[in-house]
Amino acid sequence: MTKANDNFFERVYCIVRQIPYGKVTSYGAIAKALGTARSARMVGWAMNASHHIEDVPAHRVVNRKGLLTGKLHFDGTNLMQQLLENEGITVRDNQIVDLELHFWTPEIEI
DNA sequence: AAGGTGACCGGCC
DNA sequence: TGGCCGGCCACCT
Repeated sequence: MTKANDNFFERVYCIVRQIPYGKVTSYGAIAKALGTARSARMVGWAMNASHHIEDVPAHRVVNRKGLLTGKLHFDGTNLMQQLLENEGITVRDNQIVDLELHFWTPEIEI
């Protein structure tokens, strides 16, 4: 919150906010779109900070396996899954079914 | 300034 | 698919 620390984060938020309804993406895809394909971990870190952001649908961001890794970071237990299912995405055991079917590549829009 | 950490990814078995 | 290991980059203390 100092001043320019949002630079990288905002970049991630910008991508995530562009995720269309009923679509999901992976950390790696976002990192790649940012140009730092190997900093997928950073994307996750940015998402961690996204908790206090409003327009960041972090529930649409999963790892490349389609696993809802960050669901524990959400409100409690199944909130993330509920949100995804609410958007027409089939989720089973914290994992997205037909990931490629709902997958969305940010670099395409960017 | 240095070390530790992380909602990851890719490769290998 | 799942588990283990190494790498990678930015943030935090």
